[in-house]
Amino acid sequence: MHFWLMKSEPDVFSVDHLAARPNRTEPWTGVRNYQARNFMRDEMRPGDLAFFYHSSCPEPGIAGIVRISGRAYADATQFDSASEYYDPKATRDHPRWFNVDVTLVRKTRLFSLQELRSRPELASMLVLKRGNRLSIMPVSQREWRAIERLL
DNA sequence: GCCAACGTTGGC
DNA sequence: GCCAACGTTGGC
Repeated sequence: MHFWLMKSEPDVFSVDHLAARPNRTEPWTGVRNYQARNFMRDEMRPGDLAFFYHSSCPEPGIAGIVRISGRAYADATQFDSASEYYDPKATRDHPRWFNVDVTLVRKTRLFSLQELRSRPELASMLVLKRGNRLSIMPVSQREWRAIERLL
């Protein structure tokens, strides 16, 4: 069992969008960074939990908890020439990008980036690292529990 | 809108 | 394989 943090711009896809989906489940498509892809493809397992993090918005921070509901599979948007995530170098035989499905466990209060920074016990979090641009990153069990206690 | 950070691309 | 140029992320 591993813990994660997954970023999404709420203008594009928010925790409320996820709450409105059938079965509160959605494929996490559009990741186009190899390190983030590798986390999904190689390390995420059904049952893992992740914080749903709102980024590039007035109040960045954790807005919900999701469960990884299936193993990674080829991201369909890479094959769709009409999609902004289209990748002409990807083929059905050799897909380049993968996604998992995520299911909303619950919305949380907004646990802001500012508050994350203010907690000494959370100082180790990757999301707080200067220059970090990963959209998917691991969270330690210790960090996870510390945040859950404060939600 | 700015800009630091850093991943990707492509010429060589 | 190097590395400069370029593009993107994301907080502010």
